[in-house]
Amino acid sequence: MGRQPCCDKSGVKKGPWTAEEDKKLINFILTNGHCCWRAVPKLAGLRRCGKSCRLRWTNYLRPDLKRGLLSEAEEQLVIDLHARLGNRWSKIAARLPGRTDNEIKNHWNTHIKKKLLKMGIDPVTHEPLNKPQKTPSEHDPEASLSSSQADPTSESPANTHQPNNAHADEYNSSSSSPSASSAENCCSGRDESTVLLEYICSGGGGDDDQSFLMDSLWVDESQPAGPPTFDVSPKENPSGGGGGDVAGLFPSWPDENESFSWLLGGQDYGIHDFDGFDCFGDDGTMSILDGLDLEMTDKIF
DNA sequence: AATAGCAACAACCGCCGACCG
DNA sequence: ACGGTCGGCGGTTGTTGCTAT
Repeated sequence: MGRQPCCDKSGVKKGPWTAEEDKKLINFILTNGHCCWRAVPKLAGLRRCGKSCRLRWTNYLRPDLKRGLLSEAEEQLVIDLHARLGNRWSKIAARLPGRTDNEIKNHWNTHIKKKLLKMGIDPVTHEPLNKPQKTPSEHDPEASLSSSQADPTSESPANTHQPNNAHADEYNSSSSSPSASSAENCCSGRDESTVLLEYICSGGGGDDDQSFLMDSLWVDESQPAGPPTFDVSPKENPSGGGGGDVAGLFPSWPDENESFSWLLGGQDYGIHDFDGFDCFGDDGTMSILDGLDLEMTDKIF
């Protein structure tokens, strides 16, 4: 009856991922790519649902993820985007390099929502709370979005700092996806988003800076604003026995010390899981992982 | 020191749309 | 045109860690 379950529930493990499982998934995807997620757990030797593997990869294991709390600027951007898009977390996430929809959604629910309420702003409508209540349909972010699309000049609190209405169409037609992968996108995306990200992280604040930030995100849709991407398509196994240069599969970070910090990336293993590997700088990034290969990842985990 | 309550976040679930045969 | 499969999305729940009592 109805839909076929995404996987055979029997014998499928649920709950938090272990370091061992992560290792298997990373190794598998880096060496084989993910032809189809349903097949991944079987081929990778995981007792997990394919969907669960995809989620784990896209939300936590992807090398291009940025971890840690959202900066003020990022948070402001999320608020602004939410005012336009509503709960379209994936669309919002596409505008924040290295952030996932799940992460932003969680941050919204736990931090930003409260912050806005505290400021007397309705997190749904983005209007002052003391305003007369509107009907549910008027609260519909979808409706507000489409109305602003239909009439880019329409004034609403949500649009008060829209940087340039001329970008609305680009914005709406944006198809940039964190998972889109091509070598070209990888590099260009990296350059654009990194400059922006570095700006954000450098603490660029103030209204002018904020508008700069927004402008930066709106312009030049031909250069996807999404996170740096990487090619996880199946690679020929160079040696037939592993040991390929996995680092080559990753975006080319300018600072190689930075390259594998994602492995730390806020994972729950705890620092104790890395006992014996005195390879972290003061900033918590790994420093001895040059030329990381699969054998090395075995050691890491 | 114990524990209850809360906050934060990771993960799951079900639905939907795109795609393909 | 239709049905099946798959990936993606958003909402919700479960778990863990922290803080207050």
